[in-house]
Amino acid sequence: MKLNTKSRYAVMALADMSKFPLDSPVSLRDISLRQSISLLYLEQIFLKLKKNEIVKSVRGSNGGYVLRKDPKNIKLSEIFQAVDQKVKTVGCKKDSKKGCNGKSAKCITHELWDELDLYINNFFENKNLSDLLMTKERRN
Amino acid sequence: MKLNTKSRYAVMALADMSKFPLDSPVSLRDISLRQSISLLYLEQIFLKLKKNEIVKSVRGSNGGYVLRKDPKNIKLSEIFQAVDQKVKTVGCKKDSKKGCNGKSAKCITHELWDELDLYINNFFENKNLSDLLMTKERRN
DNA sequence: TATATACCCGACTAAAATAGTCAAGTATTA
DNA sequence: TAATACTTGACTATTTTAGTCGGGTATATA
Ligand code: FES
Ligand code: FES
Repeated sequence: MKLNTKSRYAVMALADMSKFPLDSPVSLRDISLRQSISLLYLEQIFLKLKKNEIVKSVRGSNGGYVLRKDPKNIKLSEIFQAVDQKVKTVGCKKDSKKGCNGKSAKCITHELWDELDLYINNFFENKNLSDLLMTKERRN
Repeated sequence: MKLNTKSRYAVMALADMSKFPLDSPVSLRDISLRQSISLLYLEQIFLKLKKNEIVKSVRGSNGGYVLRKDPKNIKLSEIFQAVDQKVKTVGCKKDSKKGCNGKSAKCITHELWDELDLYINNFFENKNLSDLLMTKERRN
């Protein structure tokens, strides 16, 4: 049950962006420095965030990325989906007739994992970027 | 966000056992056949379940494994712990002063993942083996 | 008591996933 | 025109996963 770094960094980077004026572009170089994330890796991540319309890019000098929505309207579930972090705790196909072990029927635990997936997705559905900032501010 | 097969099979196998009289030993061979799980792999898994006192073993002919408790008193969290499936979505140490990125402080998202871990653990704390059987029976 | 059954245990390995890096761009602004 | 910063696909080392293998030991029953 681990999160991959891609989704972790995606949330981290977007949370970082949220702390700055939302209309002026933030460069990946700055995020990289502030959050200690490889610039080259960030580029890869932001390409996906851009394709999924979470950010838009501003090229050229003084360019960077800009959030397309207010942080409180960006749910973590969107971010995860954008970077292909699926909450799918088992590999068996939803519609396939075959179960996880190659047998014909769904296995004895199938419903349990379905329920778990829903449960976890629910967490990400109910969290947005600004939630993140608030908990941080409360402490500082 | 995937579950490893070890924990998945562990739950599967124990659920299988729960369907039979709780005092007579169930052999891994039978579980292997019924649930289509490699026997050799099951042995590895049950060694851990035994060490963690979830099952006890009965050696020799007609031997097998026996649940040490009533299925409704075996929480999924115990099973997961036994097979080292930790719900620890990020790698940063709880007590360490260093954050996930090698910096000195906890990162901007640390609290979020802590909360997620608690949330998921809660699911496993509140599910036991007999819950699993019931949902299955309702359908058949 | 022989034999089959079934647990015991450490070591090993192929394959897949992860976490990046690299090279070679293009667009924009100062 | 120089510098900044996004764009894109391919490549790779490392780690993790999902098992297998070999050689045991204990017990029941024929
Ligand atoms: S059939 Fe879906 S988890 Fe086993
Ligand atoms: S410091 Fe713990 S997740 Fe980053």
